[in-house]
Formats: sequence, structure tokens, C-alpha cells
Amino acid sequence: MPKVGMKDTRRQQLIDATMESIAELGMQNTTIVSISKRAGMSSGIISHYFGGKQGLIEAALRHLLDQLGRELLERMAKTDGSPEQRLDCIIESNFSEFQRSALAAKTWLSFWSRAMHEPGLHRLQQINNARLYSNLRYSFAQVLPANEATEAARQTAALIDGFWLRSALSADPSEHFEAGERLCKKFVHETLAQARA
Amino acid sequence: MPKVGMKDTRRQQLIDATMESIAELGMQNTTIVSISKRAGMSSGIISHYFGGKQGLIEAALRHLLDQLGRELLERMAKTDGSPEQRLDCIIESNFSEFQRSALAAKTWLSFWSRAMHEPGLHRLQQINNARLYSNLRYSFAQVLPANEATEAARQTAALIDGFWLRSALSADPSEHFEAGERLCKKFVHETLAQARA
DNA sequence: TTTTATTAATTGAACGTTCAATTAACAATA
DNA sequence: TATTGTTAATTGAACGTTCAATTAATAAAA
Repeated sequence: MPKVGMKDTRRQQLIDATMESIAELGMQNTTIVSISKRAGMSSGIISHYFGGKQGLIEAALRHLLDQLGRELLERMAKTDGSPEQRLDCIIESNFSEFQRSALAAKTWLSFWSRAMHEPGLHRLQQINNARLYSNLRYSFAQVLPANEATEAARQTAALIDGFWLRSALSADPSEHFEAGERLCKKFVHETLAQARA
Repeated sequence: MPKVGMKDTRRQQLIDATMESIAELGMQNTTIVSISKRAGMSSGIISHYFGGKQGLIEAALRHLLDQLGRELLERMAKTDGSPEQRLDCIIESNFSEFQRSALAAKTWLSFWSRAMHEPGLHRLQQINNARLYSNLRYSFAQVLPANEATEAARQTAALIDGFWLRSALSADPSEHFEAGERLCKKFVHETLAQARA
């Protein structure tokens, strides 16, 4: 059965299976059996590749964060540097196709909840929060005075997370995501427009 | 040891202990033992009063929701009926002293996460969401045209949930809560001011 | 005495981890 | 080319732990 050089493939398959299991069953009911079954492997392989269940959970969150980061870089590269466009980019990458899938959203919310009581996850979570905030603040600060930029960035960050949360909990996440993205942009544009007036 | 008429007292003590345990240990690590120990009782009492752990969890969420609802009614009674003041009331009750405690916030987020996969909790969650949204929409609609009121209500609801979420996850929840309340009100007031202009 | 309230002990299922055994691919040897 | 030795990949049963639920026993109140 074994082929050499399967390490990266297997790790990715297990991470995918982890997110599927969390999205379907919730973190509460996700076990190493529910994960390994979905990946078509045995339960022991998880400890072999990730040192244990906890290691796999953290690797899965790291994967989500990486994907979000890469998404943002890609979109940023395609625009000129105007604050308006950069802010749109940030919003879009947070609501992008990848995020839009109910699978990722549910997984993310499960991580959020557990992050409150598990330092490893909490650290990753805080890094992500800080990155979103500082990206927003940087662009606002090119148009608004310092303290107003701070407030606008906080509001926008909360708006994004809030729409996300409500979408993940709603019966029809994708519809909610679309409305959320639109209304986040609306807020940003009106905030900028008011500054110019 | 047993006294008659202890039912309501014991039930409330167990609900309080449940929220303490969830806030301290997380839902993951909250067991009937961790709850009953905090309440100074034996583990069997939970099944006796709530039919089991799940029944207690749902009762605790119901208690949080009731408290939020009562908080809102109280504040509403103290104001005139202007849309501006009513909106402030809604925001204040969502950020009130009770909510501000890290204990409630963490408990709430744990519930949110589990609500995705447990129909009983999900139902309670949706009722709460709908109530917040319709309260907001009603007040906005007295000043704004229908579709703008809808959008403003959605944005405000997302803002509240977003600040909440970020506060619960932050190192210093109470400071975040304060800033959140202020920035939610700022959004509402500027939205109303723009409509009048 | 009967009922209500409560406890302490017990049970059985479910879970994560570990590890000896197995398999397949590869490399060296003849 | 065929044989053999080596290693990476993978399995799944066994183990110890933890948990929710149940049970039987106990104590106070009516």
C-alpha cells in the first residue's frame, strides 16, 4: 500500500477531512475516527502525521488562515493602490468563494469558540484579527485623520466578523454572505465619502 | 438534608454553575461533574432536575435569552418613543453590564458554536436573531425608507454581533465592550443624521 | 409511614493514544 | 535480471481514561 513521498498529500487529505467533519458534525462530535474515516485511512495515521488530534486541529486552522492570507495578497496585486480599492480587496477576500462555502464558515466558528480556552488556537486567532485590523486601518489612515481611521477600522472589522457569524448561523449562508459583502462595502464607501465632503 | 421547595433554587444554582464552568473551562471541558462540583452538589442531581446534561445546557441558554429580553424591556420603558432613543436602548441592552461580563460572553459564544449542530439550541438562537433584527428595523423604518431601513438594521445587527465576538475573544473583554457600544451608537447616529440631510 | 430530595457508587459506551505487525516501494547486490 | 535487505507508510486491535446516565441507599419532611 505505501508509496513514498505521501506525507504532504496525506496531511492535506487529513486537513480536508477535518474541516468536512467539523462542518458536518461540529467540533463536539468530531473524533479521530470521524476524520480518518472521511479520509479513507486508519485512525492511527493522525497521531503519526500530526502527533495527535490537537495537532491536526491546529494544522487545519493554520491552513484556513494561510488561505485567507494568500487570497488577500492575490487580490491586492491586481489593483492600483487607492485606499478605496484596497479596502474593497480586504472585504472581498474575507467573503471570497472559499470563505463563502458553508464548510469553511462552520469550521471557522468552531475554531473561534474553542480558541477561547485553547492557547494554541487563541494565538492564531489573535494574529488573524490583528492583521485584518491593521490592513483596514492603514488604508483608512490615508484618507481620514488618525483617530477616525482607528474607529472606521474597528467598525469595519466588526462588520465583517458580524456578517460572517450571522451567515454561518443562518439557514442559507451563501445568500447571507453576498448581502454581507455588499453592506460592508457600502459602509466603507459612505465612510470615505463623508470624509471628503 | 433535603428541604421541600428547593426545586427553583437548585435549578438556578445549577444554571449559574453551568455558565461559570463553560466560561472557565469551555464547553468542550464542561462535564456534569465540573458543573455539579461548582454548585456544591452531586452529579446525579442534574439528571433529576433537567433530565440530563443537554437539558441543562438548553435551560442555561434560555436563561441568557430571557435576561437579554427583560433588560431590553426595562430600558425601553424608561425612554420616550423616539427612534433614536429606542435604537440606543437596543444597543445598550446588548452591551449591558450583564452581557459585559466575560462569563456571559464566553458562554454565549460557546452556545453559538454548538447551535450550528444542535437543533434545540439553533431554534433559540434564531429567535433571538430575529428579535434583534426586527427591533432595529422597526425603529429605522420610522426615519428611513423601507429598503434603507432594512440595510441599516442588518448592518447594525452585524456590528453588534461583530463587536461582541471580538470582545469575547479579546484579552480584555470589558474594554472592548465599551468601545463596541460607543461605535455601534456612532454608526446608528450617523446613519440617521445622513437621512435627515 | 410515605413522599420528596439528594447522594454516592456503579455501569457501559465512547474516546484518544500507542504500538507491534504488515505492506509496498526502493536500493543494493549478485 | 532476479534476489535480498531496508525503510517509509499504514493499519487496527488493545489499553487506559473520561463521561453521562442509572441505580440503590439515605435522610429529612409531611
